[in-house]
Amino acid sequence: MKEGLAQFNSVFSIDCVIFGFDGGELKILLIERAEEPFKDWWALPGNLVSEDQSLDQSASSILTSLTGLRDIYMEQYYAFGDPGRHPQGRVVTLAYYALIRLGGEKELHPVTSYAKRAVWWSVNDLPKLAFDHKKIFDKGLEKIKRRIKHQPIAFELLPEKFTLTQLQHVYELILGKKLDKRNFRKKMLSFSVLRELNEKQKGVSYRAATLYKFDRRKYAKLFGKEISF
Amino acid sequence: MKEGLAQFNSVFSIDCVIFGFDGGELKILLIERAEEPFKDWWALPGNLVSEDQSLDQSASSILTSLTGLRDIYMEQYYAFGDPGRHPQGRVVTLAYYALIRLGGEKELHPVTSYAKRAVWWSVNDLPKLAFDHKKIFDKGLEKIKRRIKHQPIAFELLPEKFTLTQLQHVYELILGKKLDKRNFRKKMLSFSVLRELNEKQKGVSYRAATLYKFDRRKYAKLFGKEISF
DNA sequence: TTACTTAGTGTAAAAAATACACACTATATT
DNA sequence: AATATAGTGTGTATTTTTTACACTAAGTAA
Repeated sequence: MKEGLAQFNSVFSIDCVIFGFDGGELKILLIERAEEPFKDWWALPGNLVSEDQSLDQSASSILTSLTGLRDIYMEQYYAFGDPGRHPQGRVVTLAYYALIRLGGEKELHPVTSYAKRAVWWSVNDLPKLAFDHKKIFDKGLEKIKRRIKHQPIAFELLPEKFTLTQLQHVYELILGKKLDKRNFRKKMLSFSVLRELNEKQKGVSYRAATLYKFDRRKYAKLFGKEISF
Repeated sequence: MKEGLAQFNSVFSIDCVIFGFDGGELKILLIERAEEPFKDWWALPGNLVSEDQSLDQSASSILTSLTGLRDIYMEQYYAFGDPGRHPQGRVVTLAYYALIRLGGEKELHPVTSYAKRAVWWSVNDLPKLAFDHKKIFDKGLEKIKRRIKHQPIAFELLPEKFTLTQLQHVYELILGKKLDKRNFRKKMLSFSVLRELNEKQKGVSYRAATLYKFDRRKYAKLFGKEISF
């Protein structure tokens, strides 16, 4: 990318806002750049798109190379292409967001050559970001705020089995406001996309809550009808 | 574009789904291709993105070159980049939709070299489209269906002054279903984004309806609060 | 056994969405 | 002048959805 920007008609990349939730805060995964431009700055993980990969594949492989995870929920949401957004020439970038469940204490593998390391940062306490990545992040957060109201994406941030209180926390974090417990449960259960398990939370020092699973099959049946979480 | 695809890292274009409304049907503007590939096929108007233009500017200039219109409502909505979507190599395209008011009997100027002519087609009766343009169109229609429910984009398809019935028609066309007249009016007026004019429709052979204007100022004040049309 | 912490539950009031029909008015036709 | 025609403009009752609100039950820790 560095050597020959000028010869390309256009340079096209993908950047990812990878959201993670560990039960406490909403986080995103940033890499520390090993190369100019913006050496030593924090940036969204990204890459140029190779000839033979689809856009979605390309985004997935960025994610896999950093986290080792596969089959992650990702969605493209906006293309950024102001001339001047990249100091070395015209680079159009397509932004994706991804949602993953943290807490598995996964090792991060920044195997990409341009990154020194990858670290989870709380979205409420981000460092200064390279390029226009702050703008890209802001738009991404805005998009998932909108999305979570109509699509069941909160589940992607939680483990397979979760409690209703955990689910509510995710909504509260993303929407940025408190919700009423009773009303939240009533509404959530009314969609019939949750399956109650015969199982309780473990390892808590208080009354254990019932675990639930998101039922993709039931959800698929609903699809088409617009849902408002 | 034809000569040297292979030498580019990636080729990046913009395609536009230009929606128009003439009081009757919802239409889109298609061009008949003058060149291979897909010579003589109908296609969405599009172009490669030049080095120094922003993406939005680039989309605007496609629209201006065809219609002569400026300051049109446009919005990017999705990037299509499957390897294989273009027979001559990897071309990533960013899709925009635009909404314009027809009826001014504007001449169409297909000044782009690759188009023989440009013609408005009813969305219910489209010809076979080149490349993956059918897919691009489908997604565009889906997007404005979603959008019209939450953002005041219907106005973009109507003249400055319009009747409530005309406005209702636009909603019915895009949403693909009949709406109740009294409920529609009640709801629409409740948003207080319309200004009633001291003016009546002209040239109709029946009772003339009151004309309204969309009040962008009032709308701007509402913004932030989510609206549901 | 007691203190502590979170789980889990129902109801009433307010707001929003829906279903529904007829008289009025401007024009065109005879 | 009378009449036909076509769309305008309006209100209410019912149902559904949303909101506001507080206490008891269950399990753990000391």
